[in-house]
Amino acid sequence: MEKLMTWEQERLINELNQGRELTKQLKNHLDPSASPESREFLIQKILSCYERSISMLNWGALVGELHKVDGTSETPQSQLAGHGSPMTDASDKDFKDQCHRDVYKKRKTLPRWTQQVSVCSGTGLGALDDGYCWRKYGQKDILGANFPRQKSENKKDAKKGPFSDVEKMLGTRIHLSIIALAYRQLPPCPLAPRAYYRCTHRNAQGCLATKQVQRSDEDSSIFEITYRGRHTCIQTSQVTPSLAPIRKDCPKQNKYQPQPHQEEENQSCEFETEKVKTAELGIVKENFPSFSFPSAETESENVETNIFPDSLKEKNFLASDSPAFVSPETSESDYFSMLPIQMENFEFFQNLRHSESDLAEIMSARTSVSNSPTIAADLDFPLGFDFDPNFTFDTSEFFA
DNA sequence: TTGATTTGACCAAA
DNA sequence: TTTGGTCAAATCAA
Repeated sequence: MEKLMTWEQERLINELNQGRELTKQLKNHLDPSASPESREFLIQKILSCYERSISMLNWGALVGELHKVDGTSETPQSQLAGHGSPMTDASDKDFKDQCHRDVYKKRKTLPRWTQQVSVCSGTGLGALDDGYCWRKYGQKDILGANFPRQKSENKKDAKKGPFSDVEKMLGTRIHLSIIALAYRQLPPCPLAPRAYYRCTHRNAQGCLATKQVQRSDEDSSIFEITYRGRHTCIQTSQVTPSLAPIRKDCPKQNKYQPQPHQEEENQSCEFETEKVKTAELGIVKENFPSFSFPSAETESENVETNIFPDSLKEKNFLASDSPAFVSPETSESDYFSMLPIQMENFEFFQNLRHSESDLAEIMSARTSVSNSPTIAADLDFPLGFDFDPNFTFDTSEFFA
């Protein structure tokens, strides 16, 4: 307990010191010759420092309240985690109830901001990843949403999902671009639960950051990510996405981290809604690198050759207006935007019939190393189509 | 075996 | 009473 509090205090002091240093830098940049961009950047950094500090203090205040309730010196984190308390079952239950109430109240005061991400835009699914380790703790159908969640026949089926069978049929994992493309081409299907995530380090470090991911009512291809609370935890490697390796301590973490500045921008929008409709076609090339599925077959190699078969080109399947398809020479991640599937024409998608968990399955398969709610890794988002068992995929030439 | 996800149930706020 | 948010047992997966 003592150690944890000290650790938190050290972090708080560090944040405040950093804020002081940044303020000094800002002072130097008040010179008219300094660029406004640098001033803006410093201001953002300073604000972030103080916001993180406040967030830490919020947690500290919660800790204090828990101590009042409990009257022990037990580590609040472990108490919240539900173990380590020497109390009796009855008092333990009371304590947990109190904790629940306190946490609930405290979280309501946490900063909150929303980001919208278009899945069919060039940002790819990586745009939904913020580089933190998240753990899904719940999912809820939201009343009034355009896309209520469909109940599966049973739990087993819901977990397994038809895409598991599809994948078996294919003998490989299906490309995510199919999904992105289908989103653009088909009307929304009734399916869009809200998924709840909390920081993986909540118990260990008391990080109260949470986020919700929900499909937008206005545009089925847009996902609204609502963040609540700032991360007070230490993520082991906050590095540039394009350079970041897969984090060993976070096995399902995306292999990249967000650009620090980018993250600061997102997190500085407290108590307000940030509408970030991600870029459309023209920015595909620029943004796709953020979309990565660090699966074994994709990490190790750089795909330098055009993996599109001529047959697809000839059939004009690689429509220029489809963000899912970009020139393979653009970047490594373009590999993921390729569609390793032969099909006669675009009507393929019209024939697709599937259930709600298809996307989740395929996505989770593709994002097996990602712990962030990249659309479907965790959400049973709908596509509005099912797979026609009659169509055939020929992926051998791509995944030989 | 361990960690993550799913999902029914519970709680608090509206 | 309804609804959103969270918990936790059951289950899955590596």
